[in-house]
Amino acid sequence: MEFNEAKNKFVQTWGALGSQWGINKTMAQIHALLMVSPEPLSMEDIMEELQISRGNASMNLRALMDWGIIYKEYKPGERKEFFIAEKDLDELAVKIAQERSKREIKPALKVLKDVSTGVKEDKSKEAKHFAEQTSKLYDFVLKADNMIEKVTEMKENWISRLVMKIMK
Amino acid sequence: MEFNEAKNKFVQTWGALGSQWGINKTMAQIHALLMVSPEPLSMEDIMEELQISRGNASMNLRALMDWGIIYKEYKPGERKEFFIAEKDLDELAVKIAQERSKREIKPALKVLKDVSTGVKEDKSKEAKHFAEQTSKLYDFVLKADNMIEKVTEMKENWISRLVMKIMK
DNA sequence: ATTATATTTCAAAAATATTTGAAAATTCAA
DNA sequence: TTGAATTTTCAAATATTTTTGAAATATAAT
Repeated sequence: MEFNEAKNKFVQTWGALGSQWGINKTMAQIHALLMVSPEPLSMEDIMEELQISRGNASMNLRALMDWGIIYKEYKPGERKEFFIAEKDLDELAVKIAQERSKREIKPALKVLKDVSTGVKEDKSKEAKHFAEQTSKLYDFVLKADNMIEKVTEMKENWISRLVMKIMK
Repeated sequence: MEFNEAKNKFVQTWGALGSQWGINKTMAQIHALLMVSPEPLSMEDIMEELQISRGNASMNLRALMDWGIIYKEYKPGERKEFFIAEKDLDELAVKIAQERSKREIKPALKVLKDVSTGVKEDKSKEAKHFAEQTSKLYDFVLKADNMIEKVTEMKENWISRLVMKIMK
């Protein structure tokens, strides 16, 4: 396998994987490209390599920065901005987990709490079962979210290191 | 809040959440509906409640069954098929984790392995960095996948229960 | 202050994904 | 078997998401 072939395969695959996870293809591809690039890349470089428009590149670079998983860099003497990826994978995982928790899990928790406690006066079988199920779901999602938080604190936490070892 | 309002809110929210996670809206809505329904529902019931077509219902019910998170049930004397959701939330989490691992993580691992070890003869800085990064990524994703596996085995495993407790 | 360079914005176009509905296939009671 | 009830399939229609590209905005060197 030639280097460029391998790089391409990696970038494409990462893009496809991203879209399965609700992240758009270009965003995942840009991230993949920056992950394997030893040098910071300019917007031009990225447009060129991925064959995408300026607007597309601009918007997705911003989105990646909002997620906190890529950074801007300035080169002395250069007018352009350059970008690099967070390359510490633990740090990357933490940021992604935090971002998804904030965007997706927290709002879901709010709704679950509202609906599980919000129905008054209705004593029907349906209403009772509904309250029961949604409240269980609330507890469960809350527990899962807490667990993510705990795992993301792992690095500083000796007991979690132990846990990791046990889990192999 | 009235019961039907609450139910509707829940089903809608679950649908929206689903699409953020790469699961289509109807599929997530059907699942939500079955989760909170005390009785098995027929395809007609579901079409009625969610205002969707027969084809849509049929396809998404099948997809949910493929995920192993809903089941068919037959009522004596009834010709129709009825559906119920897996209501044990631990079991649900296990199935979802297994399914995503199978569909998304395993194929990604394969590509990572291929590309991280597949580039021969190229001694350029780029090629070396690429091999390094993708190989780190392979180890990382593999570890994450193993951890998911471990967590899904928790129920029978006393030490993991302890871990859960420690994690609060 | 002017101009050249770089980035962002956003409406329209293109690409993807989902949904519909009617025809085909299946199932089972008579 | 036959045929009514039910489910599945899939091409076409709709809806949603992503991408483009050109104009607007920002930045910085002269």
